[in-house]
Amino acid sequence: MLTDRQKIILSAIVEDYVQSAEPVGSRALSKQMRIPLSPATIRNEMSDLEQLGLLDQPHTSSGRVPSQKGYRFYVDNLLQTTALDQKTVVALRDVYAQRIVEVERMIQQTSQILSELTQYTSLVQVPTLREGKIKHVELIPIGNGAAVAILVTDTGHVENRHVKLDEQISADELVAMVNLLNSRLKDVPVSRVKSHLYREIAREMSVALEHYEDAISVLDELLKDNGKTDDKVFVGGTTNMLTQPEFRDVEKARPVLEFLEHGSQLQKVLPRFESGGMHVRIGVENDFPLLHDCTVISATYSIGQTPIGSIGLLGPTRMDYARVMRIVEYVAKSLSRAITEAKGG
Amino acid sequence: MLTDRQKIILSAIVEDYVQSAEPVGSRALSKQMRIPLSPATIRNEMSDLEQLGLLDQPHTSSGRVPSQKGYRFYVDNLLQTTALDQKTVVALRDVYAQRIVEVERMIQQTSQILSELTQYTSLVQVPTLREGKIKHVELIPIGNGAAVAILVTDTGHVENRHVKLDEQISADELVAMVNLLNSRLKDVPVSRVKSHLYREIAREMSVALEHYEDAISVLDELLKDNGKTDDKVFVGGTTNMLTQPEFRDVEKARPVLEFLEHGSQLQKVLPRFESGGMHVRIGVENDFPLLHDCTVISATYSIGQTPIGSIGLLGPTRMDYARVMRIVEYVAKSLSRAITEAKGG
DNA sequence: TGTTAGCACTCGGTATGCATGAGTGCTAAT
DNA sequence: ATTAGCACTCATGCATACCGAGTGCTAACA
Repeated sequence: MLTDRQKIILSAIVEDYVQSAEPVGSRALSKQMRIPLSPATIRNEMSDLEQLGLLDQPHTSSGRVPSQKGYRFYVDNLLQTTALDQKTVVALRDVYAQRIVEVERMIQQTSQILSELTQYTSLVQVPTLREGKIKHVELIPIGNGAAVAILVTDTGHVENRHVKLDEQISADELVAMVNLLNSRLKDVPVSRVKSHLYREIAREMSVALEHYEDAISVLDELLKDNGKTDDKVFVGGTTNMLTQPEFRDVEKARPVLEFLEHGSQLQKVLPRFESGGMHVRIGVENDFPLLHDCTVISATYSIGQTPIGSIGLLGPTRMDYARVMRIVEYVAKSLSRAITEAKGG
Repeated sequence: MLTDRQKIILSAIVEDYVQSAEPVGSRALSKQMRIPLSPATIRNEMSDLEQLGLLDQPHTSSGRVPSQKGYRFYVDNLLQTTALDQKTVVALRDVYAQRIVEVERMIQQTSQILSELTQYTSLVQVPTLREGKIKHVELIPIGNGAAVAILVTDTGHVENRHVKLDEQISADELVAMVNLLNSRLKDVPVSRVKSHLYREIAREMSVALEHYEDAISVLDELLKDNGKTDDKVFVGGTTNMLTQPEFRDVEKARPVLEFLEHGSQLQKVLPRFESGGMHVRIGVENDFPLLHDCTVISATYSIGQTPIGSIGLLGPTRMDYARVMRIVEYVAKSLSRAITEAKGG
């Protein structure tokens, strides 16, 4: 365990370094600090903190820098939450005041405001379809043997997919099929559609329709890879990354930006939302080696009491933890409230 | 007018510089060139070319670099189109072989393959809704006085919008309204919907429906800003920008990347597709001062004979014009063919 | 007259040496 | 336990010198 004085010093170093991005030395610290100590004393303490692995020294005779372990300790034990500045609160209130109905739009706005407020890169997971209940199914032929299949959930999500349509299927059969689908699928949670009802519907179809095989293949296509979309993640403010001194060098920044642009693995950057609550992943705590110099701060948002997604911020490990955690938490709460109001708990 | 020798020299300088990104000197040129000339002679010619404004000299006693005017001359007069390498042709054939039905998906793939092939940033305009004909209109209540309005065009585009629904509108009225809309709007080009049919439908509604005012407001909302989506541009390979030596410096790269990320003005980067054909905008020829060190090479693609959108590539003015123009042209042609086949001329 | 060899000159880039200053660790005094 | 003092380290900035790639110019040459 650390002495109180060590804690104060560690806090001071973290907070100073987060601001300046420069190694902090004993002299500067001794002036700035609430408990006045001579530089020499502070040096001794810093030396101890370094041996504990909480500080790093870029080179002999330079100031100290928090190690990842140091940040971890700071976050776990030293952090004191500051009040949100009024400007931030107002900005957020404005965003969620405008009663948006479309969830995607709300998510997108959230992503934008998060990165704007913090000047980091925001990650906002689009809520999965799984919990939505099917409200309507539609199948619209657009000629050339193609059709658009549309799926609407009670969360207002619209999923559309193009399917091939065998020419032999008549318009009547199509209508019958759509009716069947609607009557059987209405209010069924998307997650259950496939496993639970699939065979049942298929059987009914085989009875009711002549070209049921084609019909089934359509259904198949429609439901196939819903998994593809249900982990979509909105990214905002990727270029904010370039304002951070640690990414001043293009060769440092490029891999991370490429990773963000490619986006296929972004879901895995955020912790699974099922766990709920806030998460802070510092440096090597991230699964991707690419992000071993980055921190991800995330929180889950919910409809009512059930968590449905995560929002998060990505930045260098040298991050303004107090402020960002506060904001992420607050935004998650605001988003939850807005979604809950819009969609009902 | 330039002498033949000057042309050869200018060509050689452009082609060398495009590859190496280093100012090219007389010695290197004299070795590499097809017509063997001594460095001294070349120096004289280069001096002349500089006075003509076709070459720049970064500083006294460094090699020459093509000026923007030099690139322009090269593109207009000296460019000799090389055959596409087999790898490129194969890659493209593979992309368009897979008979994609969704236009958006096709566009997105095009954007990706373009940036992959060229290592520049690709811009692909999504074809406007305007030319599509309405195939189906649907209005699906999702509870809480909200509904999802869906619009399907014969190009397979699905537009969905959330609308508020006055509680007073009954289910029957809703059905009546949707039927009315469908019968009146079917096969009408989206561009005409608003101007031509709006009032007419409104009048019919006022007769047929009790709460026609609410109905109209719904219709209003649905059609409101279709303009919002019809100029969407897909961007691919933004991080490729960072591989270019001219953007090695973050402070150079950031403004451009921010511009690309923000994206609200991307439509204006590409020339209006109505003009058809290929366009090359070099440096200051671009409207945005931000892009005054960049070149945009673009071509239009069509359904049948009518152009419907543009594709383009963005890179530094030091660009491999021959290769890129060839690729853009070829991709535009391939995309046109694919879309035409999928949607019919 | 067009071409080329030769030469002086320019200038960016790299290496070197040196002074500066911020910062440390250690020791001895308080 | 704290701190003043001191020797030491190392990044940074600066002046200097040097090298090499490249030029412009002039004079010689075909």
